[in-house]
Amino acid sequence: MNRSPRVTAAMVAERAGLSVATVSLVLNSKTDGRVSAANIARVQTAVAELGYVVDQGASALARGRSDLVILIAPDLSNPFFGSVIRGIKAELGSRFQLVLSVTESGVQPSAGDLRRFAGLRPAGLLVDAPSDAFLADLSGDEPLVLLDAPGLEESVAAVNYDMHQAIADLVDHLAERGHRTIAYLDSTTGTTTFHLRRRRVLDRAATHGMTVVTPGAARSIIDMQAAAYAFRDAWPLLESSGVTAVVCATDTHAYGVLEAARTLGLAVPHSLAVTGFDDLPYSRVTSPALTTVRLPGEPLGHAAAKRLVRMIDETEPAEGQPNLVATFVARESTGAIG
Amino acid sequence: MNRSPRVTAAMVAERAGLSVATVSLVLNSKTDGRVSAANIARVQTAVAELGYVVDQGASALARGRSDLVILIAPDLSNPFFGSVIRGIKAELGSRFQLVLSVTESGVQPSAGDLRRFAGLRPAGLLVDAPSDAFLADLSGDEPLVLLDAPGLEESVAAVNYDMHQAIADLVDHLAERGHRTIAYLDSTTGTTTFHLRRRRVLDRAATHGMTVVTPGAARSIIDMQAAAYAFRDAWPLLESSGVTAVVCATDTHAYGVLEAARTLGLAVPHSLAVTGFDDLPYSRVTSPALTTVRLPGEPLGHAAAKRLVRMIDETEPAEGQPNLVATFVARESTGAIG
DNA sequence: CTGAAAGCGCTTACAG
DNA sequence: CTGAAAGCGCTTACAG
Repeated sequence: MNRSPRVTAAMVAERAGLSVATVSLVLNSKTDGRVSAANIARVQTAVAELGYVVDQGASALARGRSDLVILIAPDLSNPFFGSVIRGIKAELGSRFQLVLSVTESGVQPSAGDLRRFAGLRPAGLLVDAPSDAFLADLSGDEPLVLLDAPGLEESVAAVNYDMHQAIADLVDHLAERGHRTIAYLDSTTGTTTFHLRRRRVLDRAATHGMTVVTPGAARSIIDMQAAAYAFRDAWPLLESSGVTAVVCATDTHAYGVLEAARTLGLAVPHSLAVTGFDDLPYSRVTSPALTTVRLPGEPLGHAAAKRLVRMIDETEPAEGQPNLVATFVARESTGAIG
Repeated sequence: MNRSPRVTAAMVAERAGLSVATVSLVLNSKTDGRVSAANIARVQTAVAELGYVVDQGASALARGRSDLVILIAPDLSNPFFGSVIRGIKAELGSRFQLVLSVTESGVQPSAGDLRRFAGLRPAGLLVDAPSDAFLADLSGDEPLVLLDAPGLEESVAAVNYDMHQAIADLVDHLAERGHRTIAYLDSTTGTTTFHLRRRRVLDRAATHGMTVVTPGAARSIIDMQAAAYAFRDAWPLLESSGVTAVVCATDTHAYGVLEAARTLGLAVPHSLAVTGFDDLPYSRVTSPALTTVRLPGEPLGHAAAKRLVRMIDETEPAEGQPNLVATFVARESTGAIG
């Protein structure tokens, strides 16, 4: 609007003919039996007229905590987070301000980033798919909820997916279609959720007597291009091992495989079946449409935020809620009808 | 780590046997000719030993500004922003902390969100593809740079794309392939960049004597599902008008059209050609691969952040840099060789 | 119901 | 080169 001096609570107070204490009370809705209706209105008018905005830094300083909730995720521009964030925001409402920490795809924030966030005195932290190392860095004492961090539920509050059945369905589906030797394209994020996905696929494949090839080269960050390169480089080995299907740690990895397969002249699904995890919207329009495990993002965000708010309010009950259920989705990339 | 009382600069000072003033100087690298080498080391040791983190709120309060740079975009989970953000971070370095404002896909932040951000006393604001209404709400006096906001360069610093040639190429490409009647699927974001895209397409089509059908129904937010519905609903009208190609405002819209076309039993590109804008990585693996206009994200982020930092430092030269060039990319969705 | 005042943890002239 | 002190703009007991 203008370069006029910043408007402060003192200016609002003066205009309303009241004290800054009263202004603060009104702005924080702590007026019950403490501020008269007439004065509440007076403050509100002055606030509107002056376009007053409370200084978050000063507020956090006085209060000891800001109203920031920080979401840390290794892959924020993954559209999966669109839904997660929607769930979080719906739950957080206007009481907290959601802010995202940004890192390269598939890279965990550095300890330096974390210090900085700690300096913001956040009301709470939401961390998606953390690695063990990352969690060790996370030394703050603010309320913390992990998303999709299986295996860490004992030490930290977490909201996870139950992927047991979905992964069994996925592997069974491949077995039924005659695949005897499959590859697993892993994510390099070092995240427990990826350890679990891989573990479960291997275990289920074993029950069918299938061979799972997992060469060191067959892994990448969560990025199409990187996954495409990783797959292309690993393909000679995979091919000579007799691999006829690739299970990928995420849909994004699978897209990379689809692209590489095209380059290599491999027909999907006839020469190679491909599957992912996530069920991003794009998976319905890839060539061919992608068989995957659907991880519902919005409920995850919802549940995590709800749990976090409870912790902030210290009304957290003893146990958390049950895991969210992942589901298997068969499409053309494994020869299913699209 | 522990629930011990927060460590403050005073504690660091005590441990180092120095004053808080000196501690502050060291932490802000303002030691030149002001702090002895020995004392710098002393402070650094104490900081490390105590795990001290400066309180951003207090710092911002004392300084009048935080070191937060806020990126506001209507569609953050669009993978396009992965690259934009990479460019921004590279340019911002460790001096500023990048933070993202989150909104629903295609929805501009509310005035309320903005007030809250203003309360954070950001060092600067980066706003992607704003609507006019949104800009009017943006009343703060902090340095501001717009990304992809054609037509607003006169009043506000902006970094834009030059899409002139790319759009001409796109329309010419359709004309060469015999399309005489095409549809335009717009975004409802109310953003100047979308006005421009549409305008340019219409103008170029006119030079070929092509008809462009733009029914009110043929628009949606930047979301596959929403675009699919919008297209499906508009199709009867488009079909009866003789439309053989759809130009979409974004790749995401185009994916929705691909999905709807599949549902409607329309073969792409034989019965319907489809194009987008962005050239997201997914566009290489859609069915069929998508003809589009490539908007390079990383350079955009780079240029915008660079400009913002100059403004913050008040070293901004009179003129901005030239626009970034968008390029046309022909693929199978318009019958080009993929 | 209301306000004066202390205190949150920094940064920055300022005096030495 | 160093430190004491003012001040940033809030919130919250506390006294009335």
